[in-house]
Amino acid sequence: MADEKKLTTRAEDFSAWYNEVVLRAELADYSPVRGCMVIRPNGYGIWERMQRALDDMFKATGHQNAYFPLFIPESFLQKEKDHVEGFAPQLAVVTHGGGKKLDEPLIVRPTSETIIYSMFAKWIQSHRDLPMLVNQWCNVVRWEMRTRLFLRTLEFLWQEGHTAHATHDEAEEEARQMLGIYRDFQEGWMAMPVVTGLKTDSEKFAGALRTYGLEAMMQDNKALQAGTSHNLGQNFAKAFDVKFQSESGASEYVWSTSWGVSTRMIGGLVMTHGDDNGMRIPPLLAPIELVIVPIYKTEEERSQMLEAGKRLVTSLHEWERRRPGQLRVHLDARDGVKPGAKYYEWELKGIPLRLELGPRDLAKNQCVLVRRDSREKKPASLDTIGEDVSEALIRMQEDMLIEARERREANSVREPISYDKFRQLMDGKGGFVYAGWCGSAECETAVKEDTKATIRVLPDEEFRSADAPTHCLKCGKTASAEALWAKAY
RNA sequence: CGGGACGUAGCGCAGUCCGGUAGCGCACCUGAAUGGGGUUCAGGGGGUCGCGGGUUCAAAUCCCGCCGUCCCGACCA
Repeated sequence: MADEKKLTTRAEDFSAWYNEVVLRAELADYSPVRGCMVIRPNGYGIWERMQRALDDMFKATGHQNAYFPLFIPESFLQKEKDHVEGFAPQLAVVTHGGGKKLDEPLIVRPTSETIIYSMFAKWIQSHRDLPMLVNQWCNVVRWEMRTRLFLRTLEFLWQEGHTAHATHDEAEEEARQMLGIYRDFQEGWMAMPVVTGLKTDSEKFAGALRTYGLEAMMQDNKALQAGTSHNLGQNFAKAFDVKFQSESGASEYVWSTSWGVSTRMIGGLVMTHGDDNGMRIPPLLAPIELVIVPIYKTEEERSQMLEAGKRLVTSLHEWERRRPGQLRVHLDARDGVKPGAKYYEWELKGIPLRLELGPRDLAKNQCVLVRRDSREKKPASLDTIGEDVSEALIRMQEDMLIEARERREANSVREPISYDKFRQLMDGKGGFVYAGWCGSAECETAVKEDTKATIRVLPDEEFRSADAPTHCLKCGKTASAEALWAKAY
């Protein structure tokens, strides 16, 4: 660990604070390869929890996992014009194999639409083969110019769902459904509130008809795109000749969707919930929910506390067996590390609950329970500890979402705002601004040049203001939509 | 690719201006005491000073070239 005891406050420099937390909480590390990231066991444990929760949601909505190749023939990408144009600048290309120059270069997948549709073309013949609902967990490579741990690395882990449907409306419904599932996950599991909505053309996925996105607000008031869901229309179906015979016997192109979320969400978790003591992990995603720290002086006390600690672990497991899942509890039995040092370490790593157990407690058949989010300490009886732990974890999960939502609302502007005021705001503390947009790409670009802010989404109905804005933020002409403007990662 | 800063032990840095035996803090190892919010003491290991060339009796230090990292732009989940 670095020598500084305290983390840099994020008020001074949020980026430096973020890097410190990610490195010191042992979520990730820099790799010998520029722009690539090593995800350490602590960070990967969170990713595994995310994967499991999402995978269950995908399965519950009829999706199945599959796996497609890492390498994509260059010609595949060129079949969809917008797609290749969108991704060309950030492709990693393999030109040699087996010591020889390849006849056709292979692209390391930046996303798998092309290779998957080439297979869909073989697999789909009849309307009875539809809908085809697949998902894959994999890594992808995008050669970014500037990288940042979790948020933008050359290689990252993600999940990409790909579906094919008989009609436009079914595909649209699927794209919307998956957006809803992402929202449920991000709010319910990550305690990270999001605004959902439609992306404008400038931020649309290369080759999509429509792109929907989820935007979360980080603690520096910048937006983080937390996931996307695309209605691809028939663009890829036409490029890869994915056709089916309909009930009426006609040959038709399928309508498809794709959607994904990545390890970027771990970065979002840090920037949503972290504080000056390090990481705070919402209980549902914490690899360890409760850590027991024994306190002792003598060797005799030490063995007593460890014994009591082990009994506690067992009784907590038994308690949880009456409920779904099993409590993820760790007894920190390390000798030679003082309790105080252990407290700081587990707080830095964001473990939701700490249970302190010492001779004085044991004599009174109690312990001290400490919540990571509020650092609130309170004594708890060992007889009812299971209930207290469950209760605290549930409350903490709820409180973290409430806290994040309140912070977001406090930094959102819904009142009409002049362009000058808007520029000042974006130049200063930033935030989410809900304001009108005339629908022209020119205004969007001009605002980006002036302020670095962009339209994150055209928010879905429930996020729109009670009084719809009437004029465009930039040009003042009649607004065709309400837009969420913000600076973004 | 443009503008700026930096590269010395695992991490963070001093030393560079003004050339003369490679330093500090943390981490690590050993031992003892300590233990309810980041323990203390003692001892110890660890370095081609980013790489290459030049100047010099002598280079971490001066000169030239290259490489790399970070920050600010262009690119982006």
